[in-house]
Amino acid sequence: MRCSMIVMNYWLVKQEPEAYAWKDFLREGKTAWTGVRNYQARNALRQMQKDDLVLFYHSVSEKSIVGIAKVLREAYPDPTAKTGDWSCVDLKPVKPFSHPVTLSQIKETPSLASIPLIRQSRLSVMALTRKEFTLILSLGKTHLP
DNA sequence: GCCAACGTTGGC
DNA sequence: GCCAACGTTGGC
Repeated sequence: MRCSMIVMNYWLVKQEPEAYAWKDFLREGKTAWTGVRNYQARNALRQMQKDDLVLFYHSVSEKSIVGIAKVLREAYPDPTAKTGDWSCVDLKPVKPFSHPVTLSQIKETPSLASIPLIRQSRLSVMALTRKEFTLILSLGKTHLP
């Protein structure tokens, strides 16, 4: 028998809940992840593949990972960019965390202490390894549907 | 091409 | 509200 190995990538995106919160995302059912104006973040957006899983982090006021999303549409030109070469993707909510995972929890977890969220606090789109992703899900007592 | 000045982000 | 970290801009 032949098995087709599906290579899945894992990501984390950040947003200030005052600007666009998980509940707005749920209400809309999907969103275009526009407005990224940092090359490293843009390059991460461009590497996303359909159905990749994406953690949704609320920065500033909440500092917690609140939900799981997935890539609905791969990178295309960001319609909100008037100049420059910028991309966006479409994301769709998968499910909320039953227990949001806080930044301090992540910092306290040795194998998560070096993820870009900690190391590079200003980066707004970043890759995670499968192990990191799975560990965060378990910290949030959350399972994939 | 260097670097000072400046703006932005985000944790504290 | 402060400030560290970091990216960008522009003068030289």
